Amino acid sequence: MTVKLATWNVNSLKVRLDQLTDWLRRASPDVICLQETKVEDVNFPSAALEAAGYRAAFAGQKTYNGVAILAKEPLGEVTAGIPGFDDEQKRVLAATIGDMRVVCLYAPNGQAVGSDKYAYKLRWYGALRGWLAAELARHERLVVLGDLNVAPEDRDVHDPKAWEGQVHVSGPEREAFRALLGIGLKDSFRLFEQPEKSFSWWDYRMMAFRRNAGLRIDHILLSPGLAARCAACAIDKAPRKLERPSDHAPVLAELS
DNA sequence: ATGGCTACGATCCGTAGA
Repeated sequence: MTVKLATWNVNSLKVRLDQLTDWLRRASPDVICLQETKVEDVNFPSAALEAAGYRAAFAGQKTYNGVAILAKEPLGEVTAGIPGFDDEQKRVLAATIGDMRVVCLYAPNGQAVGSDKYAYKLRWYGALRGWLAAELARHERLVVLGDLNVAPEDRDVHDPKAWEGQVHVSGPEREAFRALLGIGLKDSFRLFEQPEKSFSWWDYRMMAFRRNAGLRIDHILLSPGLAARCAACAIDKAPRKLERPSDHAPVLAELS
């Protein structure tokens, strides 16, 4: 019995709802984490997603941020935010689905190295690491999915020289990402041979997608027990080719 | 060339994303 896990920054759930339900029908993930839903909870499209076969937990706000977890099975123990880390921004949502603990993340962008938003990004990562270490101790089967807004290595960057030291690839950001691996999480994408120049985000401008000028910043991290069961991980570029796409592509992992 | 797209909520531009 296989379990399919996915993450997709949809950049407005309202705009992408039809693309999402089409993709759910085609890819049929058991669990999918969404970021940048940009919708208040009162306006969350529960009925349309239920018609597509998915239950949902969500934590949203107007205009910015917003996360949701969709699953074919019931979601329990839903919690929003990082305990002890005061934050108005809706970036973190967790739920128990079957025997798995699922954490959906939308990491801060960071804007520019040295900015207030960059400092907030690193503070957020510090709190995240402490919380996830505790979650790992509590849950043998833990999966962390989301837009982490860090390209962990140079091979995750289309032009490492041009991006050197920039936000998303700077040393402190990469250390923050590596710290998540340091507590025992595995980057499912790197458990397998992958095509060269695999990315999950491409700028809307400058024909970046056509030039494959992208970054790999959307990730699926697995606890050791789940990593041992991981049979595949891939980025699905198909939705990025549609009219009016999200700038991110979905990432999909399969557990045996 | 410091722009270039896109979404949003405000108006007919500013903010933010990455």
